[in-house]
Amino acid sequence: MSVITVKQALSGAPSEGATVTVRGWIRTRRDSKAGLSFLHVSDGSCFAPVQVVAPNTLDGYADSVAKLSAGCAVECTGTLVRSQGKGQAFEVQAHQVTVVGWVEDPETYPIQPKAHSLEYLREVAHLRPRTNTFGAVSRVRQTIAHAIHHYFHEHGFQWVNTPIITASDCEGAGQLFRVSTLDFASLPRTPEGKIDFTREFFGRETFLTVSGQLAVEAYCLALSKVYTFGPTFRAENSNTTRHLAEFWMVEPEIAFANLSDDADLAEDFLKYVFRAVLAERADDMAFFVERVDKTAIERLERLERASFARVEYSEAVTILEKSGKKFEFPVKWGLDLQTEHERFLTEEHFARPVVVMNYPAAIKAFYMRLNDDEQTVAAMDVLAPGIGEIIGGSQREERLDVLDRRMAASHVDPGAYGWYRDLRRYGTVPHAGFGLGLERLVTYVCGLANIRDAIPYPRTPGNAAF
RNA sequence: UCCAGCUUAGCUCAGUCGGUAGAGCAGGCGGCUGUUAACCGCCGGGUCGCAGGUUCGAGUCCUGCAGCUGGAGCCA
Repeated sequence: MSVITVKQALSGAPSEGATVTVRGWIRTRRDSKAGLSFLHVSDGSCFAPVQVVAPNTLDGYADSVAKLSAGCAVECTGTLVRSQGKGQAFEVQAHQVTVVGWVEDPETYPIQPKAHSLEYLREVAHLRPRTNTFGAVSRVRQTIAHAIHHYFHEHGFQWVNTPIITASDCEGAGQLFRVSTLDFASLPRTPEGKIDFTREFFGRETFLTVSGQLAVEAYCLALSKVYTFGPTFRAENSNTTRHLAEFWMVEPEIAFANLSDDADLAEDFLKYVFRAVLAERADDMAFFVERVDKTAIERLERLERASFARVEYSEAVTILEKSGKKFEFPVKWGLDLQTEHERFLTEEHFARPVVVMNYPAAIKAFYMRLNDDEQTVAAMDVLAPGIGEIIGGSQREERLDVLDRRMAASHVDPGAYGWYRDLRRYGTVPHAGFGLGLERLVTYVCGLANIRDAIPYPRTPGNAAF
């Protein structure tokens, strides 16, 4: 007897006629008067469940198999045989079915063999991985995460684990979550009556990171090709289909590189991930096409082939001005592109992913490299049809004098960034990188409408249940 | 945070002009069948989000609140 996965069973492994054990959770049970019950058992190893055929002559059939309902945990031992029915190549002819865990009250089990709304399933986040949709999303997410690590490993990048807790109070844009061990009921005070943060655990104010970029730049200027991949936190009061308060971000950083190299990396990297999903998760992607988004597969195939459009910010503004489209928000050089503008560019004008490059300096962060025109910085956004900004990146300002000017203009305290300035004092080189939200990528690949369905337990304003 | 919409059975929804509640699925029982989110019959299942108001009478109209969803801003 060998314990095998549902995936193995469906492919006939280890061999036809072998005695095998499969373990998993019941999706459906159908009884036949021929003296059989058909159990669909799922274990997450692939999209499809395996069919276990249980004859009513099994020991204890009436008290076990005959009472199984959706969600029950079972261990089934039997012979792996070619299926007599349609719909699967192999099935398990059971000798023994052991109920490992019953469903207490089948009538109120939240996951039924039917279409549930995604909104409802968010309310039962602990049970939604048992559905087709969330099983598929989980496997695609795993494939994407693995492909990300694999891509970087293959290309000589080192994964750098930058800290989750940070002391810098303005790592970039974004509201921060405070990390504190102080007793809120009686806060320590300084003689001036202010909160005495020296009494904090770390002896200073600390927060959850909004980006590992600044920290990873230091490793970039030693190891040449690096990336971070970890949780990131933004305390923004954003209530949209594409924002989370806690999400996973990938941030590669490359030395001796400019913005064009950065865009090349972003495009090559995304295409690699798309290829991996198409190759490894055909079953799950076919389900998304059927139930979630008809174009899920063809979109990935198209993106994997097409070259991304590249356009200067200034040129993008001209395109928008000449488009004849009526936009709700004004289009003018110096203003940031709005969602509607980005959608027009990527969905209508170019009809493929677009990299918009070299934005006005005034609307971008202090660490982005000032171009020779002194008006723009070497920043880029990768826009994708249907989801908008999927990647944001830039070449970093490697010249100390220019960085200091930019920090002053942005009212950033240079004293808090001594170590960051050091990188420009000791062997500085041009370098660049970008940030990619993992959940945005998962949302996009699966064709989901809401980012809250791309992460197991979504954290959004007012919601940290589970 | 701003704007809009939604909230009826375990789930998905219907509910007309204001007259005291319906279907499908799920569950239970029975029938039928190597079945494929099976099919057929019967049965149980409701504080119509909460609090007020109008009315002889409110699921339905009005006000407030809450939750959810969508759009916007911010961004990955």
